[in-house]
Amino acid sequence: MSDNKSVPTMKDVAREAGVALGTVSKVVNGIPVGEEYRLRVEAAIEKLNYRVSSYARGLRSSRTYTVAVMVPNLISPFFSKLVNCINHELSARKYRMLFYATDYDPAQEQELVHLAEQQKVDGIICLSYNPQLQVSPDVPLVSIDRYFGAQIPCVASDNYGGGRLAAEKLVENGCKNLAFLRIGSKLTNEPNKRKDGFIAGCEALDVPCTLKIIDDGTPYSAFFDFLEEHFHDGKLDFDGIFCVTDSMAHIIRKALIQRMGLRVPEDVQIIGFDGVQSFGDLEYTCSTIVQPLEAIAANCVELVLSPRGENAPALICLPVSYAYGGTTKA
Amino acid sequence: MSDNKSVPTMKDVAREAGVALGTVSKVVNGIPVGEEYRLRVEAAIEKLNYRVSSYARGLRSSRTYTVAVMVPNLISPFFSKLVNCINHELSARKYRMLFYATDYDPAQEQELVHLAEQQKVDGIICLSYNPQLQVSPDVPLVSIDRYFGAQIPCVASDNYGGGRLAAEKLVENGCKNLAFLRIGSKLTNEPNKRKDGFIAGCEALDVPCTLKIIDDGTPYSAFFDFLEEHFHDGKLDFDGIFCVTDSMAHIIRKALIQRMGLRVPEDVQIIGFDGVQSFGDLEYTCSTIVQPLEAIAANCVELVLSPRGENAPALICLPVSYAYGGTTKA
DNA sequence: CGGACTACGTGAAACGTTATATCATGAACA
DNA sequence: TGTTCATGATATAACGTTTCACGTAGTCCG
Repeated sequence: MSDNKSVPTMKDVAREAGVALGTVSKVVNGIPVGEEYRLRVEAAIEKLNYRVSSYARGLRSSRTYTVAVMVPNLISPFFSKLVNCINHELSARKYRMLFYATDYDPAQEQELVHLAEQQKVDGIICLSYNPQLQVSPDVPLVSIDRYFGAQIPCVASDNYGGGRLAAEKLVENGCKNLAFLRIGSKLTNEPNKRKDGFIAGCEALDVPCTLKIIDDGTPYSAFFDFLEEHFHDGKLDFDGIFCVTDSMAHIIRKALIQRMGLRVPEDVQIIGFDGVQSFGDLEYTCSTIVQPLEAIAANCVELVLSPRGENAPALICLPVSYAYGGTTKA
Repeated sequence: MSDNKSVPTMKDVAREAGVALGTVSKVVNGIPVGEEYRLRVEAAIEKLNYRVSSYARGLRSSRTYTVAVMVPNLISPFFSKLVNCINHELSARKYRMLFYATDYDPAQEQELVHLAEQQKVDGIICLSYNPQLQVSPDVPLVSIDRYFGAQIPCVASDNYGGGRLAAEKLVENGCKNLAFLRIGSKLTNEPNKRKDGFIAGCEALDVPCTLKIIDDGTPYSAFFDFLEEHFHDGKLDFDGIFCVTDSMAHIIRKALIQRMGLRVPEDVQIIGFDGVQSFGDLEYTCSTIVQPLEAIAANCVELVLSPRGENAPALICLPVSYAYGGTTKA
């Protein structure tokens, strides 16, 4: 084989197969073509080891087989596992993934969305912290965890149901006095509903519930102060705590043990949210409400690649589940 | 502004600025051009909100401002943080990142490398588990943790020094009898040197050292069996264990505590490798030898983007450090 | 048997860049 | 003042696809 060191083009394939350029294009794109022609072209492609140039294709047509994925970072295990799932789903469909980290910066995120739009990606999957994201109607965009309105599909876990489930599990395990701890942006996004669900669960079960919600940027000591206010004579007012995040659950657990000498789960039970596992998915770091990452990823990809304006639901809400992780009695 | 709903092209900018197409191209690419012209073009770009089409550019020229990054997955925190750092470094240089997960599959990895090569990325950064990776000389490739020979630059931590440091730290903390545990592929890659460094450290300090090395795919119970063989009358033969990975350190720690009732670090001290932190970098999961992820990322990007055939060293070895994480006495 | 229709492969145009050859302008020198 | 150069903008030809109007051959039916 005379490897002429240059990457073969469609023209080379056409010459090799003795057919016209357009015919090769059709074969490559799965457009029906005469059996005999198809075989000749396929043989030539094989022989020359031809691969379609995504740049030429992207320039000429509107299909680039590329999807942009934007999350704040890959440090948080929730984000990185989510991106891992999305990547899996995309590559199964022969799509490429252009990755962007936004670092929670709304401006940069907006910039990246505009960039991706003008770069003609086939779609954008975005976990956004920008409340008023400007998007072009030309490029399909799917949002995770933030609902922008009917024109932008949003995929999220059943945060409300998850909050409720947390309350139910704590009460099932014998808790009589619950607390909810949350730190986060003031933005209203889907995860906020965890609180509402938790409150609803507490009310339905007739269990008292105290909330402590602090803004992003506030130091964690605000939580420790809160807990110490409710700590008298070696006893905490609460016997069950729902933390908005596994990461927070871990911090709170540590504080309760180290600062107040409490035992977890004997004295206080804790439930987190996300379903983050450590060490290559070997174990849960705390009892938690698990988000269905594979399902979220699959829905995002499905939505972003299917033509817009369909009868697609604007908000897809996926079921969560409870997982024992040692910080509850069961 | 008459937003004609179509993305503006260089031609539009040229018309708007009253200059020729080539002039716009020069301005965009920073090629010197008359002051007056440059200002007119820049104004037009601003006004039309023009962005260069990476597809057209990629088709025409050899620069695509895109780098492919390949690691096995984004589940392991070591990989995801590494990719996070690489992404940071790339976006600081206005490069885009095409991400591929190889799932430890040599065939898929080879396929992806070929794909990336033919897709004309400007470079490939690859953490490979394929011992005989075929690479084209046309596309710069930088390997992490695996040395393929002088023609492919390799970036890695100082694994040998890290192994040695682990031995020193354990002995410093009073250990008299050490063990080394490793699970991994039979492939020879840089991380293998952790063992050699550890052995060298033990010899230099005149401390006995036992090795237990099992192949990838072997169940962890092989380690538990090994440890129990060395467990007599409630005492373990070793008072210091070096695990090849933080993840393994965590598993071993748990086994020692739960299966043998030993205390860590009072009875046995453990050191891992990688410097993996949990919960958004809040804490180390064990005492560990920390790999300099930012430096690794910076070197990879630097190498992959700088023209080949330079007097670039074939193997870059970056200094590691020790971090206390609770499984040693200090 | 012939006209019209169908089916399908062909070849050229176009996508938005970059690179190169060309051309106009003005400066410098004899 | 005429010739030569240097400077730098302009125009144009690729890059490798997809798309579409076109042409050719085969089919069907009256």
